[in-house]
Amino acid sequence: MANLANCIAMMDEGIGRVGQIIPQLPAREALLCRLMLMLGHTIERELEFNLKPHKLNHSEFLTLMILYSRPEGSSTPGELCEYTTQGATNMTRIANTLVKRRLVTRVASSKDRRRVLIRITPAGRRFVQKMLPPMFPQLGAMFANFGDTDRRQLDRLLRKLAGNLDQLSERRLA
Amino acid sequence: MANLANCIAMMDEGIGRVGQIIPQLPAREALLCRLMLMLGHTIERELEFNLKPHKLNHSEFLTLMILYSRPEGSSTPGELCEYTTQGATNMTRIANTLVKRRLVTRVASSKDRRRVLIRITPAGRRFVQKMLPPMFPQLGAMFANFGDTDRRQLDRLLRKLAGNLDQLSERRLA
DNA sequence: CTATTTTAGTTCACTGGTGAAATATAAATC
DNA sequence: GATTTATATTTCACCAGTGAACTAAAATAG
Repeated sequence: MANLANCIAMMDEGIGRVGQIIPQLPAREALLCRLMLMLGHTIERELEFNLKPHKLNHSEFLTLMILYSRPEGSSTPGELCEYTTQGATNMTRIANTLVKRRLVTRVASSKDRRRVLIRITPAGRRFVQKMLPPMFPQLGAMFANFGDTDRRQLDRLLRKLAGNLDQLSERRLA
Repeated sequence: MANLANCIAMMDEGIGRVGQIIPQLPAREALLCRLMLMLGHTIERELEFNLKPHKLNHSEFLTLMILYSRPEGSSTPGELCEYTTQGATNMTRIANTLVKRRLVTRVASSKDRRRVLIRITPAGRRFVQKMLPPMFPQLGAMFANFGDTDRRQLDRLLRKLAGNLDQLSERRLA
């Protein structure tokens, strides 16, 4: 039940009907926007499902992966907040739980003692290397029937959309 | 700070480096997947920002919109759960708050007394009609530089991806 | 230099969302 | 017709994420 196909069909109809009542509605845009939200939501669920056996949630995983991907293997809470789009409050908790599991360490920076350095441990690296590969097949399946052109197109369109969203938020702050 | 462009640049590099350490990584797919997650997250934030003045959150808004889009203006908690991909628990709370604001009513079904009928009120309809139009310009701006072909392509690719995700979750249940 | 402002991080209180158990009704089976 | 099974919703206890206030250290201005 409740597969995406059904949800999308229902949404198509729903937006159609709303457009009848409120003709100024930009129906095509609303549809694309809702599709993005719906798929984002679903992918997040799928990911969290894969993370559950490892007792990680999405933001903890993302934080750990950023550290793993760094040549130095370290970062600060502030920087991690930016790249994970998390609040500082939450990053404190994420760091707490990762530290408790010995996947990262947290030490005060000696140069700027306001700052804290979060660094992935060797155990953290091993953990990532072990948990990552089993997720590859699913990742592949997500885009199984996407040809090279499809992939390039989707990549291009998503980056274009990202540009527009950046403009939107800049305009909002100005 | 922390605009999407920077996040994406950082992600491109990060996935590149992880791919060097773990060559089996399907880098292109991982990138598309993360792009979807990132954009979904950003769009959700943008939406919630627009909803805040009306004291609604995303799931309350979505629930109300589904009711609004129905010819009968009504549904049941179970059905709303399916289409909003929310748990039943949360739908109870959503209904509670919408009822408290007199935007919907909640009455026991006479046919099947386990069921509950949730129906949008005239005030709820007026509320939607008033709050919706101010969001149209932003919605337009999101896809401002998307030509007709771009829109069609994005629509097609997202629906294709949805099909794959449905297969994935079906396979998981089987 | 010292006083003020800015920056980095944490703590606290709250909102939003979830899984497991409870409740109530309907449908199926014996 | 009684009993089991399935379905719909709610309640409860907990996890995840946020805004506001707080603490400490740098940077800057007077």
